[in-house]
Amino acid sequence: MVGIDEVARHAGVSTATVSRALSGNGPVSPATRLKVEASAGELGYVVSSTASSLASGRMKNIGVVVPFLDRWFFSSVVEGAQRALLRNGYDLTLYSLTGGKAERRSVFEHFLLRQRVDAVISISLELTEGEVARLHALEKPLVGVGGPIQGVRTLTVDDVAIAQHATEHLLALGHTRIAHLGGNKDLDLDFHLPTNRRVGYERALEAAGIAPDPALFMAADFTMRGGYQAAKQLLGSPHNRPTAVFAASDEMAIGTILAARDLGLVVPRDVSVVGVDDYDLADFFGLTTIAQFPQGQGESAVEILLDQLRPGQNQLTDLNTPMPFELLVRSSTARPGE
Amino acid sequence: MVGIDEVARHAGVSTATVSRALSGNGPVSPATRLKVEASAGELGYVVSSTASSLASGRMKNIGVVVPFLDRWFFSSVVEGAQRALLRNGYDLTLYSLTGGKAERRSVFEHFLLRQRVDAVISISLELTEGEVARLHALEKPLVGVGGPIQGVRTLTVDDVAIAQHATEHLLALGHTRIAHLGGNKDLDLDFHLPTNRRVGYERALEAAGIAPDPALFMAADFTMRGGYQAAKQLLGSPHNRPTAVFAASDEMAIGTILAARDLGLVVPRDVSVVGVDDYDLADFFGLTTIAQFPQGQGESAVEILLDQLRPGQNQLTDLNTPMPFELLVRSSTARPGE
DNA sequence: ATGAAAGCGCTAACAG
DNA sequence: CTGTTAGCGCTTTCAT
Repeated sequence: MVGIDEVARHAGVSTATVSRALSGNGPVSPATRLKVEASAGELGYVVSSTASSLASGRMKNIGVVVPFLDRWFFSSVVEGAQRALLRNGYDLTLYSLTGGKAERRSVFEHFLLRQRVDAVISISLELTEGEVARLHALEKPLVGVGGPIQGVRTLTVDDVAIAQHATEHLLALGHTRIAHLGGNKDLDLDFHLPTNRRVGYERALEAAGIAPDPALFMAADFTMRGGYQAAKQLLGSPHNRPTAVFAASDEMAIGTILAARDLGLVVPRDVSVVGVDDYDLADFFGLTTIAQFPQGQGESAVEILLDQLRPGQNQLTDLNTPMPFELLVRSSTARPGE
Repeated sequence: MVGIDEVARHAGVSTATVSRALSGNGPVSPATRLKVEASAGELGYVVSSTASSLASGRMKNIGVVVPFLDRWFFSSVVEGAQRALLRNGYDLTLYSLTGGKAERRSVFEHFLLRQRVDAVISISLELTEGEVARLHALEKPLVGVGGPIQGVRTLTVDDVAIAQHATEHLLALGHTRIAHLGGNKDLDLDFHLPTNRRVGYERALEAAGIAPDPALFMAADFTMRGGYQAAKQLLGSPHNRPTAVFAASDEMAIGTILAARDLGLVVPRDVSVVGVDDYDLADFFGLTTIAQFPQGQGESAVEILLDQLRPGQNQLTDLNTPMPFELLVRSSTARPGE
């Protein structure tokens, strides 16, 4: 392994100059910079990140914590974050908390504390006060994606608005019997996401002068199977059947489409379906949905973090940054009876 | 940040002893070990990984390189690896190569070389000789998952055997007109995986005395949509229609099931379908498949790597470790006409 | 089993 | 703009 002094000797300068030239911190004349870069290239020198970190206190490394990795949404956010970090010369250290309580504790009480990361991105995790306090004690920036956290900078989509938007789309098509497939309370990963989406749904109905009908609400678990089963019940009896369904996730929405088919119903003629996410398979199933952009969320989280890491600029803007969403009309929605 | 000397003072020992007690390297009497652990706990001491790494040369960190993250298979392998690493006190630094050539170069020529990782796991990547050489030059262990790499320890499933198994299942049910949905040559990420699976399929047919019929092979792109479109053609004309389809991925298999439905065919009465992977949604669609265990593959890769990192034991066993697979019979296969 | 002390390879004052 | 030098916080000989 060739070290900094070897480069210094080769370029005929001091190690300090090599450090400055290569890192861009501190003044170096263009000429020497070139000389140093040439020497470094020639010798194949790559800075030892451990030595550099120990001396400077900067790790060039961000910790990313997710509840699961094998779900499209999370892995997409991580992928976006990874790309943005790479561009900026940062590494991404991943912590997936699938293992439960013990694993989570070990991550927060040990792994994140060993001075390995400059900052932490927490995705769809409702951090406890203790966890936030620990991270704050390290003076490490922290940004949350996916929901508000007490005293933490976050990026979130407005779930109420999303649900309202989706429901309004159905209302605008002329639907009045609109069902909602939401979640049960124990999906606590997700900051009352089910509740927020239900609120948005009800708000849209009320604004249109329609009283939400409890019989048109069903709770499921956000999966395709859950959506399928719930939709079977919802659409099963011909009498009082809704003409449209707003599902709080694309997976449930696709489950609904499949259930409708199995019941001999034609989508969208007999029933319109809207989802949320623009999941992987939404396009294939022709699903109208509200797209979120998880990769973009990952990238934005990184931008904000890196901004915070740059010295000097502690612009105390709003704690929360709203993320964009967009209605994508495909073939699963139409005017009732069309 | 409380440091090692503070702990040493509190426990009334030297920093060397604290280091030994907490790391488990070197002899420490049980009594002092307990004392040190108590002090460390009380003071909330966590070792600084950078200082520790610089002094010891060990990073306690593994680099994992994947071509994509937002696909079920890859994120599952990563998740498995992550869990195994966490158990062993290791961090996982993720490099997802979605960005193309430039990104890949920057990862292999810069990121992986800065002494940040003790070893590298490469998932479903056919590494170039140059990339392997670079990694070897660092004297870092390297293990590949998903395909053979020249001179590198790898974990792979036997794709020929998998395909043969799947086809034999259909043969055993009495099918003789068995189609195969494979891949085109440009899925080069995956070590000739399409070819291998096709070979296994043909081998099984030939062993049963059936000549593979080129008209019963279709290439697609391993996605649900691709499978759907290919299956539409394959199953479209009633004359000479196959009674069974072996798809080289679960996503194509599910596409096939959906295509069959849309053609008015009943699965498995009119056509049996087998896939490969035991993907997320396979169970929901009742798909018979050959399960691979991606999380297990990730964990195994870690075990092997960690073993290699432990000094002394350079057991030069086989370069390749075969990974298990298993036929999962669900409701998408049956005797022809049943 | 324990302590003293010499680095690990780089960065950041400080001086010039 | 550049060089000198003192650490960064641990680990690890080498003594004891």
